[in-house]
Amino acid sequence: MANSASGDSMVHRLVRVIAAFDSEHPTLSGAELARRAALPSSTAYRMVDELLAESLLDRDGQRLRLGTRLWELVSRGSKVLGLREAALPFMEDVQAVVGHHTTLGVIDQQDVLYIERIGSNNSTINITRVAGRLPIHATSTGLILTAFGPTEAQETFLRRLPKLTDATVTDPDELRRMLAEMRHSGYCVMPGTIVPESTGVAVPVFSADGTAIAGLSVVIPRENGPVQPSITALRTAARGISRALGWDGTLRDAIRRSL
Amino acid sequence: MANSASGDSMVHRLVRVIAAFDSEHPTLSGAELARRAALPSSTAYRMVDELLAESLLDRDGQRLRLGTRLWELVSRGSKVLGLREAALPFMEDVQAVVGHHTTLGVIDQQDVLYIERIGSNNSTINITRVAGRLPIHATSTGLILTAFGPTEAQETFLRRLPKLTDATVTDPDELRRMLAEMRHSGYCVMPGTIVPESTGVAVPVFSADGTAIAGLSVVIPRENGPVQPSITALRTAARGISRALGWDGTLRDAIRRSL
DNA sequence: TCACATCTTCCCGATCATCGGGAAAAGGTG
DNA sequence: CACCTTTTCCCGATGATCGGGAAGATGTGA
Repeated sequence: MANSASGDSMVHRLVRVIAAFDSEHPTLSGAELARRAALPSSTAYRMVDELLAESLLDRDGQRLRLGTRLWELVSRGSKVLGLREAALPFMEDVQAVVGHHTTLGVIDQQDVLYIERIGSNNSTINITRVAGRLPIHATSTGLILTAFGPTEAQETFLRRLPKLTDATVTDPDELRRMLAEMRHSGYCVMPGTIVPESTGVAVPVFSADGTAIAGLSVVIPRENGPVQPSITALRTAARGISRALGWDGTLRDAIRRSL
Repeated sequence: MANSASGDSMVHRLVRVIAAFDSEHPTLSGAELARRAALPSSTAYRMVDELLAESLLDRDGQRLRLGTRLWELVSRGSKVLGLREAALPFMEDVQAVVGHHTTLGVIDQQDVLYIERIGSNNSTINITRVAGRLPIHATSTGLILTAFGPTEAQETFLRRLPKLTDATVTDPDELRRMLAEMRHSGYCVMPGTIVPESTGVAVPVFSADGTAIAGLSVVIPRENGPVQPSITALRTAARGISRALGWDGTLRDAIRRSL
């Protein structure tokens, strides 16, 4: 009986516990946690004890919160931290010049996961949040990373696309052409599929081994005139980040990789 | 036999696996992971499969790395992300005015854990790193947070101090006086115990409920003249961060809390 | 103050997922 | 081709984990 019904391994249970905490629920009581993680309360309380013992959870009176030590362990080992640190100064440059939201995102599964964002004050509406996700096809970051990504990922993307109802362009051939165009120009301009009034502009960032590891993007108001200045600022910054990551290739090299 | 010798729970094993990855070892092979986590290889490989299934680990050919999804889950639920986001713009202000390393740190266990740092270019030597730790007694951030922390934490700190060989001040009474002084003045100036040539200056940041949740600090060269400008910049920024976090109290309120 | 609801801790026997030795397959190297 | 390391797979034994349930703690409203 130990494992009531479905194939939930210990690890999966743990993920449910961790995922029970989010920005809307930064702290939980034991009972709340049990409910949100769909665990029998006695199991939940036992797990909480184990997690507290390892400092993966912190207890604050009766409330529980994700342990700072967990953040530390994960940050130390994840590539995200290094990427963020390399990118931040250059993102500030972009933000200063363009004056709108500047974001850094990576591909994870079938989404773009945003790992950094700056310039939240008076910019246009922007729904991206750090540690937030958006579908690949809905973002300029997702498209530019697809364009510069491995061929098989491109094909997978094109195959999945027709099923997506809200995609602006659904014709695979048309998209193939667009991706080729992005590889050639080195950027992606995408009039707001998410928020109609804003346009996303993205360029690729390359890691030391030449793979397109992240997308750097700005979100500007649609009626903001030419996008060229944004593109220039982004390309300059992206080159700087790539260099900081140890890349010394050319755009031509990168294109060759993704064909 | 299932659990060979010591009391290593599943959770503890998991921590070892996660901790096996760090900035020096961002990717590991299965065998490397088994060694670093001190696990029998067959156990390690089985765990890797489980973790891959939950995307807590990503596989890149034969190499393994901490999954981006893990970073996402942890970031979403941890208080660190919110703190960082609230603080970053103000930290940039400090960095712009003072022109040296600006760091944000919190207390975890018996250390200061740094959660953000900016200004790495031409500043003085600074050994702090994001997701890095330093002992409380060795940092201005640690001391100011102790001064504004709960009384019992202060006493624990004072009791533990005599054992520390490298502490500049070891007399508990002297330190008690220093902490009181910090509460009164609202800042901590600490001539480099870590790097002799640099001085740390730190002020507290308060969260919505009035607790000193983080320390904001700059590291400046010792012969840099008066520290007053740094203090002023830090206090201004710290108030801004605290306000962004929802705090509307006064320093006097904060002092009352820690007595 | 008491009754009632909810949260938290603790106990315990049954069960089954986990453990790890070991063998064999797959790679890599000289 | 021989040798070594890495990776995958199998399998029986075992004890850690499971969760129901009871009892204690806490809170709430009348």
